[in-house]
Parts: sequence; C-alpha cells; structure tokens
Amino acid sequence: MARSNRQRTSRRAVYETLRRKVLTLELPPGAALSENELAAALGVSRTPVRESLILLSQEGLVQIFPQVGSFVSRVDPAKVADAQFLREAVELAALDDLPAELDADLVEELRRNLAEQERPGLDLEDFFELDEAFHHALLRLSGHGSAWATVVSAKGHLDRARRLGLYDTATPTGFAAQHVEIFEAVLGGDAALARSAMRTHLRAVFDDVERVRARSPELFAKDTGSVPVRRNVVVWE
Amino acid sequence: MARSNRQRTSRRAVYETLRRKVLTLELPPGAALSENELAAALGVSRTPVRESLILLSQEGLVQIFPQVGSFVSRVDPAKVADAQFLREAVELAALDDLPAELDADLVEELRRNLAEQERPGLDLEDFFELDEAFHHALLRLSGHGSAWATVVSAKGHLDRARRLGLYDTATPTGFAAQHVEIFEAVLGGDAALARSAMRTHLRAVFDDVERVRARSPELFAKDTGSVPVRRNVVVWE
DNA sequence: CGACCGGCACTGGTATACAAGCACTGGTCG
DNA sequence: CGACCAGTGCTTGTATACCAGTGCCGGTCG
Repeated sequence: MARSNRQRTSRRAVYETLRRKVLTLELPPGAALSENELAAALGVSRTPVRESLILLSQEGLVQIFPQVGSFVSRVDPAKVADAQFLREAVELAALDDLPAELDADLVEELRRNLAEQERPGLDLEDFFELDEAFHHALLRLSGHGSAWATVVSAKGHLDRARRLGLYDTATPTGFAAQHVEIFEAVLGGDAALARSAMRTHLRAVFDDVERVRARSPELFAKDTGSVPVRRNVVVWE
Repeated sequence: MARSNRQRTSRRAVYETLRRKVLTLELPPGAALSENELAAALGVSRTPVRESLILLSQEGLVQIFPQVGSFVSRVDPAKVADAQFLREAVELAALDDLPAELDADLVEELRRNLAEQERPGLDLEDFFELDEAFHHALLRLSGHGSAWATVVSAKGHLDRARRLGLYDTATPTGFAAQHVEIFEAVLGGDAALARSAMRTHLRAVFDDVERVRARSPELFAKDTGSVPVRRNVVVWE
C-alpha cells in the first residue's frame, strides 16, 4: 500500500545534481546556465533541465531572465542575512521547546556525530554533512524536525556563503567545539545557556561571511536588479 | 537599465491563479488536478500548467503521483503545526529586533491597517489581506521584511487551515483586537508584552484549526502516504 | 460464483518542434 | 566619425507528439 515516495525521475536527478553543484560552488555565482548545454551535458532533454532551473529559481539559487538566460545567482548579503535571521529564529525557538525527557536515540546520534566532527583530517565536505545532520537532529529533538526542510530551502544562500567562509578559514574545528558546547548545555537542561551558545555559534558563522565578502567581492551581488551579461565566447575546438 | 521584473509569462499567470484557487478552497483539498483539463480550461498548453503544478508541489499545496495524477493536498496537521512553529519563531524573533526608533511611515501604515480591520461589514477575503499586510509590516518594522517571503511559502497549509477556521467561526473581530494589542505594545516599546500578545494571538489562530478538524475531518490527511483515488466520472454533455 | 487476466483509457514524464524576444555585429547612411 | 538599423545567432517560452506506468473494467476460465 505504501507508495515509493522516492521517484527515480530524471527531473529529480537533474535537480539534485544542479543544486549540489551550485552549493558546492562547482557552478560559481554568476555562471551562465544554458538549458541546451545542460541538457546535452546531462544526457537528457531540455524539459527536466528547465523544470529543475525553475525550482532552483524559486529557491533563489538561480535567476532566470526571460529570453536572455539563466544564471547562478550571486550571493546577496541581504538574503544571507535573512536566511541567518530565519535560521536563528527557528533553532533558538526549538531550544525553548525541548521536552523534559530527551529522546535517547537522538542523543546517541548527536554524540556520535560530535565524535565524528573531532576526527582529525576531516574533509570539509564531510564536515558540512555532519554539521547539517547535527542541526537537524537538534531540531528533531524538540519535535520540530520537519520544519528543517523549510530552513534548508531558505538557507541556500547562507550555505554558499558558509562554504566560502570555511574554504577560507579552513579551520572548522572552532565550530565543532561550539557544537559540543551547545550539546552539553542541552543535555544539562540549561535552556538559557544552550540558547546563548547557539546564538554565538550562528553569529560566528555569519561573521565569516562578511570576512569573505571583503576578500572576494565579485561573488556578491551589488544591485539586486542585476545585470544580465551574455557571454559571447566562441570556442574553437 | 532596470529590467521589468514582472514578467507577463503565462506560467506566472497560471501559477497565481491555481495558488489562489487552492488557498481560497475554491479547489478543495483532495481535488484532482488533471494537467490536460487545466490546460484546456485555462486556454494554454500543458507546459505552463505542468510547471505551475511542480512549483505548487514544492510548496506542499499539491501532491503529484507520477503516472497516477495530481491532487490538491489535504491539510496535514503535522505540516500545519510546522508552519505555525516556524511562523511563531520568526515573528517573535522579529519583535526582539525592533529598533529604538520605529519607522514613522510603517507605523502610520499599521495604524491605517488596524483602522480598516475594525470597519463593520468587512469581507473575510479583505480581512485576510489586511491580516497578511499587518504581519508583513510588523516584520518590516524590525528590518527583516524580506524573510516574509519564506514564511509565506511555508505557511500555505496554515493559511488554508486558518481560512477554514475563519469561515467556521465567522468572527475575525477577536483577531483584530489582538492585533491592536500587539501594535500598542510595540509602540510602547514593551517587547515582553508584545511577545506574549503575539504568542497568544498566533496560538489562538492555531487552536481554530483543531476546532475545524473535529468538524470537517475529510479535509485533513490521515496517512501521509495518502491514497490516490482516480475519479471515474463520465460526463454526458 | 469468484479469481484471474488482458485490453483500455487516462495519467504524468520526456523529447522535440516552433515561436518570440533580446543583444551583439557589421554594415550603411547622415 | 557617429547614429542608426536590419541581420543573425543565441536565449527562454510555449505547444505538441510520443512514451511508460497504473488503475479500472469486463470477459473468461476454473
């Protein structure tokens, strides 16, 4: 009776591929996304590519200029700030809703996650995955895990900025320590301490963005209206 | 230089039409949405209809079962609760971020809005519009107005539920009074009072949902997996 | 009578063809 | 020399054709 929710449609595959490439900066901000090129490169027709771009555009990761072109959106500081605000609001509110009796399985999962974060020689991509899982689990602990999906789709801009920040500093160990601090406050039932630790943590992430912005301004949007520039590069092969 | 951001594409028109019809319950939860029928009814091809359905599906307002059909999603209490939680988190956090000096124009706008809410014989649709504008303006007052877009797209389920609630009670005057209470606390600079008033208000909205649920359970989802039922109605014309 | 099973009608998924619009280019004309 | 203006090649937008999958229905067979 249970329907397999995971559809193996090529649209989903294309969407996930593109989203990953945008978030990992493999497709850098400002890059042109031609439906035809992508379709050819991915071995599908324009339709799934187009539909994926529309989805990404709704998330704010891609900008579509009708009859002109689609581009990976530049990191808009205002949107980053919004995502930051939203995330902070949600995660702090979740800490207020923690039940008296914490779910043992989730606590164990968090503990393993934190141990993994301390592992020496950790890949940055792996750290990101762990970081995601940590915050998600924390949200589930308060019974609002499914709100995470909304946070995820809203924080695309923030993610790219964070990634820039981490590639820059290359020292996520400080963040791991903050995770531990939050976790222990939660375990100890000290909601106020947990809140303040979480706030400090999220603000630290946010500050990283500003640091990168000073260094790599070309990745950030200046005018929100943006200027569509058609690349006119002819490649001779 | 400024590009007209408002594109008059038929996709946008179709999307807005469908979204409105779903939110106003003109297309009730559980209704079947055939791409072909919609295309014919709206006088366009399947493509814009299909793309609109995909967008609505990402918002959670529509469920697409491949090779089976698309349906207006039923009101999922869990999702309503999530939207409620998210909204509460964001709006309360915004109240904490209010600047010392409030924007005079926005205050005036809020004042006019509230006056309008008190107008006797107010249409329910109008009240909803005012309610939206009120909360949005309140968010802008704290400088996080653009986060409203995320809240809007996430609270589709909540909106439908609220609408059911208001059609049911048919007495939005109580909500208007709560709006005034929040506004005056904000004006008085009493953040704590504003927070508690806002929380009371949002919880009251939420409670309405449960009341409706007891009365009209067919509009709510039971299993999240949902059961696709193909209507087999033959119409003789 | 009841279980089975194949045709059928309909679904959304994908591919493709055509239309409309923008931007650059290179020429002409004032 | 500079402004203008069709030409051209690209873009996305829309329409349409075809495909695979799924539930229903009715005939058939045990």
